[in-house]
Amino acid sequence: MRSNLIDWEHAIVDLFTNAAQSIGLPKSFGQIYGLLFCRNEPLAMDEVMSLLDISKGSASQGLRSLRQLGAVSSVFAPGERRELYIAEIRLRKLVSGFLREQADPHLEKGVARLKQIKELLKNVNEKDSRQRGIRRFEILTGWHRQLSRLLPLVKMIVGKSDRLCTKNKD
Amino acid sequence: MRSNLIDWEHAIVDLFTNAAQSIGLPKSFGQIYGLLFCRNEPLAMDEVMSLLDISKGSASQGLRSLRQLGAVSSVFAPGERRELYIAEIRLRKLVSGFLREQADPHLEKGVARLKQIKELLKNVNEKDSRQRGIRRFEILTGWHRQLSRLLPLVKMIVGKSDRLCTKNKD
DNA sequence: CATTTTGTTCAAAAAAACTTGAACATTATT
DNA sequence: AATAATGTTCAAGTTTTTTTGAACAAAATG
Repeated sequence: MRSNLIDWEHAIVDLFTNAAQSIGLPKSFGQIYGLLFCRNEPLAMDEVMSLLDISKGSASQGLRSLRQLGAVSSVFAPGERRELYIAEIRLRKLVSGFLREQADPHLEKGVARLKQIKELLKNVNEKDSRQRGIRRFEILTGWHRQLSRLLPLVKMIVGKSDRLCTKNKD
Repeated sequence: MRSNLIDWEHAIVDLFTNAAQSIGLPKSFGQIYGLLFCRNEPLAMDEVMSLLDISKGSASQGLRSLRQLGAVSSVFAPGERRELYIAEIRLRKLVSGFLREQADPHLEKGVARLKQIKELLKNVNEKDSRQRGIRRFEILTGWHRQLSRLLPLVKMIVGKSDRLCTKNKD
């Protein structure tokens, strides 16, 4: 497999490829983010395609989703028609974007599911089953509350020392 | 699809099926945990199999992994040759087990990867590339430190009010 | 010790997720 | 307006992951 990247860049792209997969994102997302992370200059989509040897479709969808996640943003360049992309390197932004797009929706859906379970329990006449169901419902409700509180806290904690580590103005 | 479960149990199994998939675990793990979560009495493997209509292989591997994660434990019952399983319902245990098995190993691997990148950077002579690489290495190191601090904190935070929500002795 | 019960393993089948590339849309350039 | 440059979409192909079930091991029972 011929590579268009320097050794250390390749190692970093690899690192992000793995990281992406371990948090449930496609491999190509990690590659793209990793490449942009390595570079000082913004890259256009076709540069991403050829540097990583990935298809147009992957590059397009990857860049879009990464932008959606707040992991990548596009920048303007005078006299340049193509969109140019750079990686977001503030960990806080990455984490909060990820949580916003991946975790928050699940908590939302959780509310609906709990409501549905509550409804189903109304139609249960058998005493034992009913009591058991209500108990489970209470547990799930408690978990939901705890997790709802946890997420904002995580966002804050990661943010706290962010500027010390990345030396970026905000 | 005929079901062996009551409506509300089915809804809860569904909920865990989704939850499992959203954290990158197989669907069957969610089903199994969900079923045990619903029941007061411990269940044997063949009961899990027939109640959920899943194969022997899935049941066996699912129960093993769930035990590994600390999400399920086996209990003794007098005059019973089979192993019987129950669900762990303390959120703290679930979260910390998950982090221990899934997140911690990645942080470990991260150390190795960073070391490798550092090595690669030693062989870079071109000044610009070298400087750029070093900068990226520093950022990654910072992230790694922050994430390493975050995980134990999450475990603590979730644990704090656990007993209030589940009313379980510890 | 043969038999039954219980549980594991793993190769092959099935399902799910990801990637590709050609067709299409859109906007700039000549 | 025709052509070229840029980007999106999505059906089909590829890869990866999960599930299945039959063969195998281990331990209890008669």
